[in-house]
Amino acid sequence: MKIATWNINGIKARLPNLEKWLRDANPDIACLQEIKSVSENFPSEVFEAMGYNVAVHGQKSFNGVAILSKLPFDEVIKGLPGNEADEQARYLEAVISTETGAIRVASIYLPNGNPIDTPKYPYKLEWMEYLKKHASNLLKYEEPLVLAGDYNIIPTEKDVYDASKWLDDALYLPQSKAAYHAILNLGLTSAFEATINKAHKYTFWDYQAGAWNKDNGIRIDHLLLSPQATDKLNHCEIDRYTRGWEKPSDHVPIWIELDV
DNA sequence: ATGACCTGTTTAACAGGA
Repeated sequence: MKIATWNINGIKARLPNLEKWLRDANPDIACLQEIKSVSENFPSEVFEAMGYNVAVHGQKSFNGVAILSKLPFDEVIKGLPGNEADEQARYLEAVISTETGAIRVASIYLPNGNPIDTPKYPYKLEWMEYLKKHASNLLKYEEPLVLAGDYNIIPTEKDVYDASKWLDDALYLPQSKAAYHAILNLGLTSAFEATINKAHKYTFWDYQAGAWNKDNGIRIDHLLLSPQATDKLNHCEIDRYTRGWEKPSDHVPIWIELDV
């Protein structure tokens, strides 16, 4: 089973690229972030025609997450449990039955947190605290679990072209990295680190300043796996080529293959 | 090079992103 995550930066602007990539990559499950659309305007029928079931948690203008799945949803949860007061659409979770049992998948758009001297940074850290609590609860099920999405966290200095430029950034501050590693330390495994684990493999390149041409990227999109999912992990890959397409998202897909 | 973008929205400048 192939499970992918991609911050598409606007469903309306990205629909042709998304359709092309779905046909090329053919994931069983695709977690999407930054759809920037209300749920009612998400073009579910396009994906249904391609054989996907569609779950959407959108809002006007900003944020918004979705999950496409070839297998039907047993359950869909909109919003991060425990953080019901959050008005931003950043979390969607689904349970999907496979031939070998259920798998739980979340599409996560973690807050950016910049600028760090505004309420946006404490909002990010608070959101991560809620995610940690929820992840801790989910791990108790001892089932295959994939927490996939745009974490807006650069985990280490190897995951950025020039760490010195990011020292005061919400994506790379010690507190941000510590909050991310605290979630991992609950017992989750980063699929990238368990497989590719190389320096300077990026998932985002800014639209500005020729970042793509200079390979000035950062690795901020992650798939975190429970032990039961990690046991079935056999491959991880970044679809870097989509960044070179016309009208690209600033993020590219990253995906895993599980033996289920 | 100090420069350099993209998306959505009350369609004209903003807000927000990373």
